[in-house]
Amino acid sequence: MTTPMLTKNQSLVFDILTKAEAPLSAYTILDKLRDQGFRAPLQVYRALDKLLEYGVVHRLESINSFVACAHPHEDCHSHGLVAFAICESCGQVIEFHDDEVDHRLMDWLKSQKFKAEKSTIEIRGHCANCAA
Amino acid sequence: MTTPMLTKNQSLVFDILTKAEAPLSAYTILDKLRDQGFRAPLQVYRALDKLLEYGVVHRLESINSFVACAHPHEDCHSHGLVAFAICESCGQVIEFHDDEVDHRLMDWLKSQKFKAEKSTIEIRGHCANCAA
DNA sequence: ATCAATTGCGTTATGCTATAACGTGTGCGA
DNA sequence: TCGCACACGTTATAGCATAACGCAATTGAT
Repeated sequence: MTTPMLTKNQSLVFDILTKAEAPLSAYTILDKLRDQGFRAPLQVYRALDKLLEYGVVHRLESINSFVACAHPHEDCHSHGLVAFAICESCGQVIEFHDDEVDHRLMDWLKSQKFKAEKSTIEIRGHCANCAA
Repeated sequence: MTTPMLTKNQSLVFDILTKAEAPLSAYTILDKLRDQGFRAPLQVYRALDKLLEYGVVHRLESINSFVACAHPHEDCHSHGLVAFAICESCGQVIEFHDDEVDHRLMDWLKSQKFKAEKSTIEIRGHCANCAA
């Protein structure tokens, strides 16, 4: 899928996320955009829905937060499963793709005749800088 | 870790989960236990915390729900990463362990000097029965 | 030109998920 | 018997997400 022109709200949300050094929750994004006229959570969630659909933003299920994709120029939907390492100290996120893991999981799903639609692979822990 | 004797509340919550055919949210569990005297979410969450700690229950981050471990007799903490396939139609969950995926992810984390603590691998889609 | 369908937007209200903070009771070892 | 750890109960609150309404702009077919 090619990413269409972003609307005003979508751009605002996307910019906040690309500038952030860590994942942001929807309500944090809302607070950061109050000066630009945002008043309600739905304004954020609607923009996020589209950005997720376009594959330029990821949702981190385990921390109810969102990050800009680390590979903004490609289509994230095309490189299969995405894994994230999330530092619980500094919040930094490392994004990661691996064909081997991909195939292995996909083969197993196939053996179960399970039709995969969305995937979540998230590892929480401490990054090199923050590890004790 | 060997699982200690469960308290009354922990047993009630665990029983509900083992009898359920699909993952349950904390509030659904609460509703099912009102007749046994449960009144507040914390009663459920506190029991769940312990059950998670003992490794007899898993939390499914992507759907904010909980399931009894499919391998009740072993210690789930000991067989490394756990993956789940979650059917979005019937709610059924298939639990899955794979050393290959394990090693691959762990090697990558090691290469990043990332200390993993908790992991989440969840695939949403449709099971063999529910697939169109 | 006009009508219908689609899409984005704004607002209010609500529902679902999770935890803080306080106090009670019980058992157990120093 | 004192102190500590732990489970428990309750009230209140915080944090995350969506339902339902209505308006405006765009597009595209008739």
